[in-house]
Amino acid sequence: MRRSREDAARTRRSIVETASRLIRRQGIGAVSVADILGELGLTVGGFYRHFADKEALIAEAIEAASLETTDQHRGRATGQPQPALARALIEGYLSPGHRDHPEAGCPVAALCSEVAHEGELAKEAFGKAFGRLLEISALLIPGSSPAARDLRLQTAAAIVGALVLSRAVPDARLADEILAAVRRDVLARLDAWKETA
Amino acid sequence: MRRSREDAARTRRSIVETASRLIRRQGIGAVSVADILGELGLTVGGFYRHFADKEALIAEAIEAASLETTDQHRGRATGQPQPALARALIEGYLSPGHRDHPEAGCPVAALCSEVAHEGELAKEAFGKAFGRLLEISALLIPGSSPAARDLRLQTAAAIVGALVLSRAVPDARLADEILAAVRRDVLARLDAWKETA
DNA sequence: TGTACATCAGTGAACGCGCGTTCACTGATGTAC
DNA sequence: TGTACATCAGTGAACGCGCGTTCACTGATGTAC
Repeated sequence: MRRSREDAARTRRSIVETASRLIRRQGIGAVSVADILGELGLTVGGFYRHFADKEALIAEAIEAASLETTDQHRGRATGQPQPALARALIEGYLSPGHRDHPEAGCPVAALCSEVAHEGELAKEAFGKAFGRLLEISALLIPGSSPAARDLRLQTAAAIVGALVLSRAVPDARLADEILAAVRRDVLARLDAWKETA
Repeated sequence: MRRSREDAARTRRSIVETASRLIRRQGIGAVSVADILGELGLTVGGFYRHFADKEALIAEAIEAASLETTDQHRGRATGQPQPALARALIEGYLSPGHRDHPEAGCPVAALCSEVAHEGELAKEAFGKAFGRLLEISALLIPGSSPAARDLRLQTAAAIVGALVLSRAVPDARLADEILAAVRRDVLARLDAWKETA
C-alpha cells in the first residue's frame, strides 16, 4: 500500500545506509538487492521505485559511506591543535578497530580492488570518495605546493594500502605489524613536514 | 576420452594459468569455472577431475600468480647493483604498464580488497603471496633490524596502495599522479636508507 | 472542510539467466599377464 | 611383444539455486474540486 512521502524518503535513505554498511563489510559482489531489503524487513519488488538498478544504489551507497566517514573525520578534527589532530586521524584510520569494522569505515579501503571491475557510476562515486580522502589529508598537510600534494597522495596510498593489507592477511600478528609500522611512519613524516613548513 | 598423464598434467597447469590471469584482470567473483575452461576450449565437466572445487583452483591460481611475478622480480634483480635494482623494481611495480595489465601483475594488488571476503584457502594463498612481496622488499632493504622490517612493511603498503588506487580512480591524470608521487617517495626513502646503512 | 479519484510505495510471485557442481557416458591410455 | 581389461580425462546435459529485474496488484496517501 502507498506510504507518505516522508515514509518513502525514509525508506530510500535506509536502503542506501544498509547497502553502504553491507557492501563495506561483505563486498559489492557478495551483497544482493534482496539481502539489503531483507535486512530492512522489505521485499525486493519495491526497490525499483527508488533506484534505476543495483549499480545506481551501489554508487549512492559509496557516496553515503564517503560522506559519513568524512564527516566523522572532520568532527574529530575540529578544534584540535595540529599535532593532536594528526594523531587522532592517523591512529583512528590505522587502528585495529577500523580494520575490524569495515562496515563503519572508509569505503576507499573497503572497495579499492573490487571497484575496478564495477561500472562507471560506481567508479565515479569511488573517485569522489578518494577525493574526499585527499581533502582530509589536506587538514594535515595543507597548501598547494607540489610537495604538499605529493605528501598527501603518498599518505593516502600508505594508509589505504596498510588498512587493506591488514584486513587481507590471515596472520593476525602480521596484520597488527603492518598497521603499527605505517602508523609510525606517517606520524613521523607529518612531524617532519610541520618542521619544514 | 582419456588423455595421457602428460596431457592431463598440461591441462591442469593451463587451467591454473588461465585462472590466474583471469582473476587478476576481472576479479575472483567475475570469473566462472566455465569461463576458465571455455578459454581453453574445454567443457566444465572435466574440471572436477583436477580440483576439489572452485576455491581450490582460486588458491592455486593466486599461488601461481605470486610465483610468476616473484620470479620476474628476481630475474630483474639478478646482477644489478643496488641503486639500479631499486629503480628497476620500484619503477616496474609502479608503472602505468603494471597498472594497465593486472592480468600479468602482482596478485596482492589485484586481489587485496576482494580476498578479504574469500574462503580460508584463498586467504592463505594471499598471505603467502604477501610474504613473497616482503621477500622482494628484502632485496632492497635487507637486514633483520626492526627498522629494516618496518621499512619493508611501509614500502609494501605504499606500493600496493598506490597501484590499487591508481587502478580504481577514474581520473587518468590523478592515477598517473599517484604512481609518480609514490615512486619518487619510495626511491628517495630507499636512497636515504642506504646512506644510513 | 468534505468527497471522489488518481497516484504510487510496497507486496509477492514470476521471469530468464548464469552459477557451481554432478553424473552417465566415451574411448584412448595404462596395466597385468 | 601381444592381448584383455581396468582406468580415468574430458564431454555434454542436467541439477538446484540465487541473482537482478519485472509486473499485476493492494490500499493508504495526495490532489482536485
